[in-house]
Amino acid sequence: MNYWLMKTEPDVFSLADLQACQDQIEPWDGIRNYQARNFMRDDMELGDQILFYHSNTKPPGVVGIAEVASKPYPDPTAFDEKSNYYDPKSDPDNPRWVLVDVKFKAELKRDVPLDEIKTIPECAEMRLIQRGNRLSINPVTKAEFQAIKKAGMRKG
DNA sequence: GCCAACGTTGGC
DNA sequence: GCCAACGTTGGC
Repeated sequence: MNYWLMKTEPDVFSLADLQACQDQIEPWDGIRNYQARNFMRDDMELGDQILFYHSNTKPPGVVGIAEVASKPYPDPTAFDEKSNYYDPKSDPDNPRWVLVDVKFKAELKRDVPLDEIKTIPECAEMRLIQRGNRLSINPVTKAEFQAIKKAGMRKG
């Protein structure tokens, strides 16, 4: 069992959008960064737990829990000329971009904003809070995952 | 809207 | 294989 943090801009795709999907499952498409792709392709397993993070919001922060709901498979948007994520260099016979399906698990009782994550001792080493971090998929430790989940399940 | 950080592209 | 130019991310 692995733990992850996955960023999304809620204007594009939010936790509520995921919750509203058929079966509450949706492909995590549009990842066009090799490191993030490699995490999905090489390291994600069915049932892995995900901190669902909203970026470009006021404030940014973790808003819910999701889980990995498929094995990796080619990202179909890379082959769709009409898609914003179309990549003419991705050969269908040798796909460049892969994704996993993500399933809604829970909405936190309260959001855990980035500012608060920075104050959680267990999270001091998180890549998320380090300078210049832009990666949209980050591995997190079990301790980090549990500390943020606990903060989000607390009343307040 | 600004801008620092950083990934990618492409000429050489 | 270097590196300048360019594009994107994402907090502020």
